[in-house]
Amino acid sequence: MNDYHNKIYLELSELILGAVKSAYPDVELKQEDIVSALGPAPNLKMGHFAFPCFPLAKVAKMGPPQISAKLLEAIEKPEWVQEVITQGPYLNFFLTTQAYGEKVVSSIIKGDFFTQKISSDTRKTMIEYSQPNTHKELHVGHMRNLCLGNAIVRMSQYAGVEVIPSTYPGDVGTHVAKCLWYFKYHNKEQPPAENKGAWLGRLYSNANNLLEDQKGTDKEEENRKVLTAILKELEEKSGEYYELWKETREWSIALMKEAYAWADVEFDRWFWESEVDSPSLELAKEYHKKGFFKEDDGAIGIDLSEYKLGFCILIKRDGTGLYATKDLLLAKKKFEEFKIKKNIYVVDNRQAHHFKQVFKILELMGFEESKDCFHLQYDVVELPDGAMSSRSGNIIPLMDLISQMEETIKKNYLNRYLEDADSGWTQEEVDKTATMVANGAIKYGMIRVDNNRKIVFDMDEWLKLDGETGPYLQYVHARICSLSEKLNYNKSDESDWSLLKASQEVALLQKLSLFNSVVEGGVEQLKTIHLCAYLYELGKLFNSFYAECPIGKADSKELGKVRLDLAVATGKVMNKGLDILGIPAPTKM
RNA sequence: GCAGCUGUAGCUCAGCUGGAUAGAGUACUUGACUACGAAUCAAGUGGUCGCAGGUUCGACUCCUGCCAGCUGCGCCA
Repeated sequence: MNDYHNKIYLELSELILGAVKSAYPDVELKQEDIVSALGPAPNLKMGHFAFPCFPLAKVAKMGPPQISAKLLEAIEKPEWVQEVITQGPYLNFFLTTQAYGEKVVSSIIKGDFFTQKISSDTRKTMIEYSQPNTHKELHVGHMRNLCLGNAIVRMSQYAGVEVIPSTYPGDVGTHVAKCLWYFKYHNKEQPPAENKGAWLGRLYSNANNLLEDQKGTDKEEENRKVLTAILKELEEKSGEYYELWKETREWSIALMKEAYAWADVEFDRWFWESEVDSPSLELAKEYHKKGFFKEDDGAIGIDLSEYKLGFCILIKRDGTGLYATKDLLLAKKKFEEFKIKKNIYVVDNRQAHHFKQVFKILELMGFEESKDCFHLQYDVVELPDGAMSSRSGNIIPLMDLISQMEETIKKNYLNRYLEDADSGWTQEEVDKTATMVANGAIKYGMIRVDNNRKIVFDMDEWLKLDGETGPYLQYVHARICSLSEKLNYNKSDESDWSLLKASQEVALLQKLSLFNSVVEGGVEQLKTIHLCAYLYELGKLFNSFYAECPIGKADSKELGKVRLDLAVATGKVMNKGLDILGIPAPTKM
């Protein structure tokens, strides 16, 4: 408990614990419970932090307002607490700005604020995210998974969790055969010199449309035969189509790597579907021999109806495996290859049933790790006119969104710096900054809404960059960077924090103190929205402070100095917060 | 039919394990740049929290039943 990441909560809980012990000697209350009950008061007039007395009511056999009054009498107020009051059932604390300065701001500026251990559960965890298919095009729908997974990985790492990020691209299956079929028999274009992956993805879409058109005609039977032949060659790993697969697969992988570079993500392990395909079938056969599975209507699988999960097929009538078959082997591989204790899958919510089945089968197969497997689900991204589908081609390619956003940012904001010779901006800087801002806008947009809420993607809306957006946060960061540069900030040991008195200053101090607590909650719940909201509120408080409290032209030099400290600390928290959400923080924009 | 998710201001969304007067953004109406960066700030208008019951000192939050939308549910991935 002594190394708890929120020093203010830690010390307040000690105070309260002391008061409880003296007022109610018979009541047993743990310090951890006090810490988790503590929270910010609704507004700063009512208090900075509040302790609700409801949980004590039952054991103390008194009404919560009486309890808070009695605790107030018993509490020994130290110097760093300005005032303690009761508000009905709540015990509210006001802190001195001196206390915030010493316990929070200087710790942020020194940096040890960010090296606290935050998560209580730091066991080795694999987080699998991004499962794109080769031979299909990447679009904005894939970005939700990528941005969410990346943010969860970074947040967890910051919190002290040992994380192994992994990805699982689908490089085999009928979609590949369809794409190659079209490539061989119907495509008349030469593959472009660049962006072959996106071009290949469009072929897949064409293939689907053509196959759809030829359904019911005499071509249908012929097409099916060819597709089967292609799949067979791929399975046997030889022949013309296998060679074509090897070549075109690389084009798609190049596209994936481009997207990953853009998102600034790295994976410790790439699991390929082609790598688990045939071993997974062997695994299923092995367990079938043991009598673990049963045959039904020619297929082999397992009856999970006693768990209300239906029947899960693992070997089809034609002897091949399915998605679930592969996921069983993949999980086994993860457990054995990496000795992981927790296993998180970031996959959209349409797979919820699938993962319930897979986890249950793993449990029945005797893998204890199954209880620490978790499907982190999220709802999909749709277009205003319906679901995105790379099958039909109704998509917005990732690169289109990026380039449109960068253009808009340059046109509306950055290009004006080029016209002003005094600004010192170069074209190269403008381009680089536009990339960072567009990146921030897209990522923040993808992770600011709750996981299980659908996102309807409207390009025009996304191009508007007012209000609660990534660029708002980046702007705060950039503002602080230029402020500290212009005022020649250098950290000093002596600061008279008590000079900070304005409500905007107190609000900012209080908010800063809560950063690690917010991250803790996010990692526990595997959600990004709270940190997003926190950073936005922090930004708003800073901008308000900035507008109301002069720094360079403060009433006294001393006041200006502590205000600059406060600004710099805010910049550091913003920088770290953006970093663990995977959002770049430009120093000017 | 069964299961899961969603329903809060005109629109997009918060509201943490039930707790202090339902909050933001956007849109709309005002005001603030010869200024440490206006991608900003300050203020205002706007809500029977899908409906109906129940549990509780207290329900947007928990339970039950409806209504609406979305997504799954044996040989796709």
